[in-house]
Amino acid sequence: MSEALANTDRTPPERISEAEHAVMEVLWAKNSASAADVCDALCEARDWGLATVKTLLSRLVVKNAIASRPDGRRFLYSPLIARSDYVGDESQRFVERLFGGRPASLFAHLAEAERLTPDDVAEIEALLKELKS
Amino acid sequence: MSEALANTDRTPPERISEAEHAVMEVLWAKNSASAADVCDALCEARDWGLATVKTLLSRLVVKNAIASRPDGRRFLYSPLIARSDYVGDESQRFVERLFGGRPASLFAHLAEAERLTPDDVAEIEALLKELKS
DNA sequence: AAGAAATGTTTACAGCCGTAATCGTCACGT
DNA sequence: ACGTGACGATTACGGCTGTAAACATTTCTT
Repeated sequence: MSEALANTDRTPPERISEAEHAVMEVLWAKNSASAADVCDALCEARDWGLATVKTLLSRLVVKNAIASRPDGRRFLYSPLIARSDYVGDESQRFVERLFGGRPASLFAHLAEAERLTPDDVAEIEALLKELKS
Repeated sequence: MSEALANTDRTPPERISEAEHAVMEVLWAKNSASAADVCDALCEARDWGLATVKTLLSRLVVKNAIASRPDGRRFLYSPLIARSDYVGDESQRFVERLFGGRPASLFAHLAEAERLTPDDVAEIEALLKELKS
């Protein structure tokens, strides 16, 4: 699902900042939302004004990360890039930068720093088992 | 090892940028280096001039991430923060931001995106086994 | 001794980021 | 019909980043 028709005009996807990412999460969750909706979801927690949300939304539009379509007097915004793509790219960069591109090193670090709960360990074990099937 | 005497003056450690991080990696590797040394290690690959390295070094000094001590006519720079601390903090932030703080989710993603080589899998398995002993 | 080379320090400057305020417009209530 | 409010668009502005150039000083070289 969700291939064809996407990605015309493809300028290399510009980087999404931290604050912008918070907005993206809301859009990914709701699939489509107005500025006010996004503000409802974030303004309290991040201590933002509606104006800030609007700025971030327009920047995301310029960056071609979301689309805006008119709905009556306001606009509805929806993601143009899939969350899994975004997360994948970021993970890639992250592992690249800090662990020489070796996921195992990341794992080693987490283990050593005791950031893995027994639940995490169990879950990862399960994933590994599944991978080998 | 390496407690006491460190961390006087503790202003909350300012954030290190991407370019600065590259410099840190060199210092972590060499433990102590001059601007020219750092440039030797990076300027070609990143297409930087020596001036750029100097700027980054002074910013790192200001940020209290490295110390500079005179050595004849030049200065030698050395890390004030441990790589493992840095990596730990960054990992924390990253997993927090993109995976709701659940490392297992990160693995799930890497696995699903087929970013885990068989070697990675083997290595992680070995680490897991060790963890459980 | 004088010019060249090496070094740290200061200044620069455009672009991105966080965080808005202001402006122009259009719909809605009264 | 008019004021009020909701909305998007435009403008703002200081801080951080990437990427240096210019400057001052000291030391080698010839």
